Amino acid sequence: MSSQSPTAADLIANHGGRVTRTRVAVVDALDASDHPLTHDEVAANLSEADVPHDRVTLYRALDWLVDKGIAHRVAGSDRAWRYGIVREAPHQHAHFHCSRCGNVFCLEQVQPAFAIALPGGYQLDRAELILHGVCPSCLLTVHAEPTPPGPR
Amino acid sequence: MSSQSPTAADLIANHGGRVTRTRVAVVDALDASDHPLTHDEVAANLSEADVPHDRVTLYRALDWLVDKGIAHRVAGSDRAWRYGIVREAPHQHAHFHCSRCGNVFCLEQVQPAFAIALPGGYQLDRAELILHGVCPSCLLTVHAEPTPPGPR
DNA sequence: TTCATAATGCAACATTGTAGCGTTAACTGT
DNA sequence: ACAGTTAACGCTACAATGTTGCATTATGAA
Ligand SMILES: [Mn+2]
Ligand SMILES: [Mn+2]
Ligand SMILES: [Zn+2]
Ligand SMILES: [Zn+2]
Repeated sequence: MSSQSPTAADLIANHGGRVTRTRVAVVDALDASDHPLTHDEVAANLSEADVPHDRVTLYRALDWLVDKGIAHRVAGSDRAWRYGIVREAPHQHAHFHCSRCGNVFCLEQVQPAFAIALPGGYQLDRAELILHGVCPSCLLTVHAEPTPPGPR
Repeated sequence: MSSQSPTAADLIANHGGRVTRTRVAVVDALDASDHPLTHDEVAANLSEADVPHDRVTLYRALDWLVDKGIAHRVAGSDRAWRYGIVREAPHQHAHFHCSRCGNVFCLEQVQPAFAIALPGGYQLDRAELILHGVCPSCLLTVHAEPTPPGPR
């Protein structure tokens, strides 16, 4: 779907995977979204595009994409993972959780690259920074509607 | 159980709640632990102390404690909440997730108080900093046992 | 002691995700 | 173009974590 960036099929094939209906549709769905989607949101997306799919297959497709580094996974505060296309080499940035619409946004500008003074004895692998608040689009409607689209 | 700090019963009563068997036992369990516990771990703790309890009541007791600010809740990467006693006024510090034993530790020394440059349009309420790695006690046994106690 | 109701205990249900396993279809090699 | 291999699918069952409804209990107050 993207112009000069590799197609979904190429992305999948280049990682040694078989190009299947569900995988292609998932990559396209994640790529078209400006924020990471839950399994359920991806499923709804596929249904809307009339792509037949199975719940479990969808879980496995998402897992595979994450495993290959094509997508990344962010924990939501509603204990549902969000999946997003990896747009920068090493996916390392903060995430913003909107408490109003429940959406998660990648803040590629905000990198948790500060020196962390660990108490000692701890071996640090990775830092995860999650910002909670209200997203721009919710701020615009915060005075109008009481509970816009999303869950929670 | 603590000496000069308020007893569990007092803590509960002072927040306008009824002092019940389960609530007292939960507060004691959380207070005795050096790290936040899952619902399941608290349940095991109560069982060990021969405190009869119900699964749902336990969930409700934990929710109530969080609501009153007596306990705080940390999201685990295994999508099970961890509950810990609030030991400092406003609970605001980083948490360490051990990828080996699965335990979560409160790092009261590490406060995410850096100025975050948000992309604009976002309204920040709260920053959550989660550090992933191996905890001190796991580091000691990392060469001996393959998979010590905890889950995941 | 009595009373109002907060809190409990139980059963049923919801959500998110996994495991097993027979079947299908995507690629490979000819 | 065809056949064979096997990755991936699709289905059913199951697991883990948490929630909802409602009748019953027992806490704290009068
Ligand atoms: Mn991201
Ligand atoms: Mn903490
Ligand atoms: Zn929002
Ligand atoms: Zn550990």
